[in-house]
Amino acid sequence: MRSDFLHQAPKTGPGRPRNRETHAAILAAVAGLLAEGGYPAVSIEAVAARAGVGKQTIYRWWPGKAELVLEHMIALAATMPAPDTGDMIADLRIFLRATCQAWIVGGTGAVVAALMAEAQVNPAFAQLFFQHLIGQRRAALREVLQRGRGRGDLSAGQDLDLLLDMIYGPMWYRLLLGHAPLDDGFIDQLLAGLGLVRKGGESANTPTLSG
Amino acid sequence: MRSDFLHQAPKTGPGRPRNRETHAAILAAVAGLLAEGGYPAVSIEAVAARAGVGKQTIYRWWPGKAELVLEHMIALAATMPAPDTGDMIADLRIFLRATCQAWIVGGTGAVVAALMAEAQVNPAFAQLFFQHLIGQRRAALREVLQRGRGRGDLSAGQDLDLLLDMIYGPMWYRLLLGHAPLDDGFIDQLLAGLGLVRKGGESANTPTLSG
Amino acid sequence: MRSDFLHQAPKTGPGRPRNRETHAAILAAVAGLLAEGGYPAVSIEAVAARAGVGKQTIYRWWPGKAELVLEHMIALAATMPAPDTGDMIADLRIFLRATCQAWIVGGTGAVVAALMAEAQVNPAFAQLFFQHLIGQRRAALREVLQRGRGRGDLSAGQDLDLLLDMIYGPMWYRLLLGHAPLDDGFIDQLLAGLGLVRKGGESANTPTLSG
Amino acid sequence: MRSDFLHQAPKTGPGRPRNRETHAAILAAVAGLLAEGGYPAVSIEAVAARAGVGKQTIYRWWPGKAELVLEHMIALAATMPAPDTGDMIADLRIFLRATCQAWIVGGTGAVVAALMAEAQVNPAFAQLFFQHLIGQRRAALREVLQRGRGRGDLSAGQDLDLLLDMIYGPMWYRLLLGHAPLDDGFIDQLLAGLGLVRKGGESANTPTLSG
DNA sequence: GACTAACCGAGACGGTACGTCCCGTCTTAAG
DNA sequence: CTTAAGACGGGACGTACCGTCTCGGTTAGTC
Repeated sequence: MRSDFLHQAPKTGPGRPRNRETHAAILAAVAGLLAEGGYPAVSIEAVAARAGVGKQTIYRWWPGKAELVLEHMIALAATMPAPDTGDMIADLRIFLRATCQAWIVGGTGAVVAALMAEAQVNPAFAQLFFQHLIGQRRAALREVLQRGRGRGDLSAGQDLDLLLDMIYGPMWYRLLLGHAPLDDGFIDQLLAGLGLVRKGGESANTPTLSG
Repeated sequence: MRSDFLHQAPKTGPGRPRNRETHAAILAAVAGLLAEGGYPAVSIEAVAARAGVGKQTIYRWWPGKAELVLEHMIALAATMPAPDTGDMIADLRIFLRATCQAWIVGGTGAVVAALMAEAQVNPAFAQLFFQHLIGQRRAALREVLQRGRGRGDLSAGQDLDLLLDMIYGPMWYRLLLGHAPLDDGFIDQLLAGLGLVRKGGESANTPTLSG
Repeated sequence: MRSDFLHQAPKTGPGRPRNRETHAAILAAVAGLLAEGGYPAVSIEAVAARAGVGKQTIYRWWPGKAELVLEHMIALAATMPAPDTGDMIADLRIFLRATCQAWIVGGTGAVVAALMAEAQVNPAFAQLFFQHLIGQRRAALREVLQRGRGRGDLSAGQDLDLLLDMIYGPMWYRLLLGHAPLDDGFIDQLLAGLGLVRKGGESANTPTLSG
Repeated sequence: MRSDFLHQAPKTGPGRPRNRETHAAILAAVAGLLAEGGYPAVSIEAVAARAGVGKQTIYRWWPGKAELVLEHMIALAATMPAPDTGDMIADLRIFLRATCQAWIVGGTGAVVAALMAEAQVNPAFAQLFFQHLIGQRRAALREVLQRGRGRGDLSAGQDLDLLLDMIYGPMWYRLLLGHAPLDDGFIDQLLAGLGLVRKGGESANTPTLSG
């Protein structure tokens, strides 16, 4: 019944049907609070007050504030386009640069980091977070890689899941630590370090044993 | 005055000197609470009660519960040995496997993840966390790499900071997500993916462009 | 339309007629909840859930939970017989002992006390409570007294309303305080204290000025 | 530790001592809310807000709002003087008239009625209510009667507890029902009905068997 | 040896948010 | 048009911790 972003059947039986406007008002309040004070500014009480809604109405549909924010982030993530230029390397550049842009410029980085934190402590939420947000991003990136493999841009034996970890891993690491930039140069260095460079190109930074 | 793990001068003037046993009791209480209920079980009130200590005594020395836990983790991390076998690849394997062991088997993974979360939201703490815990681990790993570079196991032009990100990144990513194991095989795959294999070895999973 | 125990006209117009079984189910639910947890256990939501009825159905016929409980108590009170032995003192004894029995043994005392409380705060309910429950009991007792006066057991000038207060007052007082028993002996003492003893009897406890 | 009106020792051990002003502010807030909206206007949240106090501070010292109001009423009741004119009948008149005055004119009647209600439902509170408020009033009235008995105004065999019930009972009954006035005339009728009239006086309303 | 300063336990305090209960109103589909 | 179901805005509950603030009572150094 709960967790609206699971697209559960919109109810069919008797009883007053769910008010879609209320639902929208709640998510709008979440968006506003995130914009103003980030994740820590989001509290069920603040959302209820800002949305002009009873707290119970929120608890009826979401288990807690993490899921509330998650639904908002899922909606945002769904707007990110998946590039398909015919060139895997180019697609990767576009895709990953857009991700970093959203994190740093769009300000979503701090929010997903906070959700990641919540997931460490709340197993039920971790399930939803990984499945619906992380999983969605991984699937999108995997599609780019898979398309590349189909065109022969990637060796057939390549373990895609490992590769996903080796791409997203350093990106998340920099997001969380903030010790180094998440800019276009970083993406290029990252891809180069993984050997993902255009045919015939040079990858000076590729780590190799000497000689 | 604050943040005991910064090794501030132990004070000389008049007045009752600091009680070292009290300090130890507080950290012991933190350890106990972490063991029983993880990071969320740690609260200043719970620590004070368990240590038989006034809350003010805690606030006198630490800004909050995150720093309290951080000091405990720093003490743990300090016990991890830095291998030096003369073979960089072997050293890396030993070092990284030990790290994963501590996270997964030792149960510290969830705690550092929670600290990482706290750092997202608390800039003052982030400073300490990155400098004293993350920084210490990065320095240790960098030393292994640097030693390798000195012996010619690594090309001179290699950007060590980038390499650190590309090693620690995927490890942290798996720690936080828990979607795939952090075992010995993963470490080998990771190093292979970065081209960090013994001279003459095969790295079947290295991503390369076809042909 | 409201307050079913007011015997309002049972409706004649078009539309689905009122369901008598629903009405009974609601009162049965009230009775069950009273038995299990007393007055505080009765809530509109609990009654609706237990009766398998919509809350609106309850609100359509009763203004609130107090009236709901009141109707239940009225039904109970209606079963109490009015004695008529030909001897006023005997009638009083029978009547008042039965009242105390219902309160203490029957467990209705706590409920009427709670209704009395509700009446202090809710004037609309007070009106109904006094008229239909208190009033009914007063009328029954007054009839006993009046019959006695008709037979000459009571002086013609006696103020019956005052007498009612002086009989019911101490009884309610003991019910509410619970500091002393509401047993047969108390009834005898009470009547004796009011001079209501059989002709020629002794009333040792009658308070009189000395001499 | 709790229930301040029990005059518990004001704490001796270590720790910040209780703030008397806070205590006074809370009771003042209770008084204000009672004056403005009666017992139903008193809620822990409202008291805390009006007194500028945390809710926990209230719960630290009182179990709930009933005890809070009780303490206020005890303070009020303590101000009622006990008459001692040398004439028991006169004393009774003064005492009981003052009681009714406080109830009706002073507006305390509704409050004590509400407390009586709470006591029906909350045994722990009932204990306190009966002991500290009801008990105090009964003791005061008993003293008047006892003094009278000492002077011979009352027969030695009179059961004082019964007499207290027969005086307070009708008064409370009228307070709670509100069906008849609680005025000076009522007090006179009541005392007359109990045979408590001045030597040589007439008590027309004394119920007696005819003849 | 008295003074002084800081430490320490205990715990009161104002405050924020939690998650729950129930209120009385409303809005639907089914009968 | 009634009914069961149940969503909704709202108010209050009692709890958990937060970080600050007194207290009384140590426990050193310095004068």
